[in-house]
Amino acid sequence: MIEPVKKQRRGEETKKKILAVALRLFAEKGFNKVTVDDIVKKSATSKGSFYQHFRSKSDIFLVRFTEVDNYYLEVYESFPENMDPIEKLSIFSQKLMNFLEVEMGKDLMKVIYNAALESKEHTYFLDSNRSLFKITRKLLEEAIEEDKIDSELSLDDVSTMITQSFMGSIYHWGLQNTDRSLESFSKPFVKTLLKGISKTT
Amino acid sequence: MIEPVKKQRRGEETKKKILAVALRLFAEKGFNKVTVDDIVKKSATSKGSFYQHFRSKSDIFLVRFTEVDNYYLEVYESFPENMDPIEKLSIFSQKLMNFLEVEMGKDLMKVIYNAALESKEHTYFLDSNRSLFKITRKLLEEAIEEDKIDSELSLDDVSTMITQSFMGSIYHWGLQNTDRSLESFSKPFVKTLLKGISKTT
DNA sequence: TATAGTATCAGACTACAGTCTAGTTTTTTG
DNA sequence: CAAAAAACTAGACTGTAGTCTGATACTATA
Repeated sequence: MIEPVKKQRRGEETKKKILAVALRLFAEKGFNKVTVDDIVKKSATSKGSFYQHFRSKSDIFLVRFTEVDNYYLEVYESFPENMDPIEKLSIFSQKLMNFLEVEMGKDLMKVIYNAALESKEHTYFLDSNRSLFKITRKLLEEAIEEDKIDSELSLDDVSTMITQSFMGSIYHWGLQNTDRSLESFSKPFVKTLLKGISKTT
Repeated sequence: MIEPVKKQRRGEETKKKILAVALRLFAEKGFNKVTVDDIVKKSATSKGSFYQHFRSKSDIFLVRFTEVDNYYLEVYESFPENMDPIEKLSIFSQKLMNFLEVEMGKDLMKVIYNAALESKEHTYFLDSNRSLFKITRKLLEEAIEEDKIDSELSLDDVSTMITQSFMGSIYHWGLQNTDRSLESFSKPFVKTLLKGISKTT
């Protein structure tokens, strides 16, 4: 055989086809208005293929959520060395929330928050939370090193609080039927929390 | 007719019967393991009756959640006049979280959080949140009156933050597969938030 | 190239929430 | 009290996510 690269499996093509059609349909009609049957019909595949490549209907939607991880890191690495870690945290949160709102959208976020609560196992959400967790911990470690954090609080405590404040803002925003932005929910919240965390001088 | 009271409608009996059986089954096997068919079979009623009296499967489960409202008020009214409103808030949160964990349980809370995110309309959750909202606002108004709150923050801001911190703690706890208590999630969080909210003297 | 093993695929089938319709019982009204 | 209206009930039916089974295509190996 001349071609050295293993011939791509049929499956990869099918998977891509399903994904493309599904994402288009979700964008057009919204997650709940699209059925798996629609997807396999429009992509000329079958249920068998669908569930060969994806664990569930929401799983396929969650694929988009993998982009978040990259974004986390990107933001993290963009900070100048000497920036105040508390400020880094604050900016990090705002960029994050903005990204989730603008790039992901409320519909996706709601599906993700639902799926995470329902599934016993792995979801991209929990994975990426782990990555988010790592970054906030790093930033917090810096802050502790510079003695900026109330010494009554452990790293775990603080890091958990940050996570919770993100979840709280997002969940609350997801409940809302208005156009009020996610950032407007999270900004004062995170700011106040960071103030509470900081060493009182 | 001698009896002055209107004869109770058949329906009331059926409703009670369904409710009793359903709650028992939920307690025995957990919400997701019980089907509506199970419930109507065990209660010797029918789908028609079930949906005549309840809007959905989760709706029936949510009935239990109405107790929360009473508890909110009870706690609120139990505070002595002259207590520091910030302390009231702190105690209120802890009692609330404890109640949700012990009396409602994680399973119910997860269903509620899911249902709220999915439904476009009314749920007991949103209703009772409104009531929770009122109480936290009252407590915050007291605090503002006594000039205990950072004057940069509006009543709305602060009240929203409190709500979000509850939601964040509960959601995060719901995600957890460990036995870690809800109170252990919310306590440091609320404490820190209240510190951030308070006027720095 | 024949054979065995594995990945992929089609679509019938299952499980279950929720809807619909037709019939029954109870209440109201004239 | 009879007729009409309303409340209630049974269970067949629908919609849809997800499972299962048995083909089919591809790959590796001899």
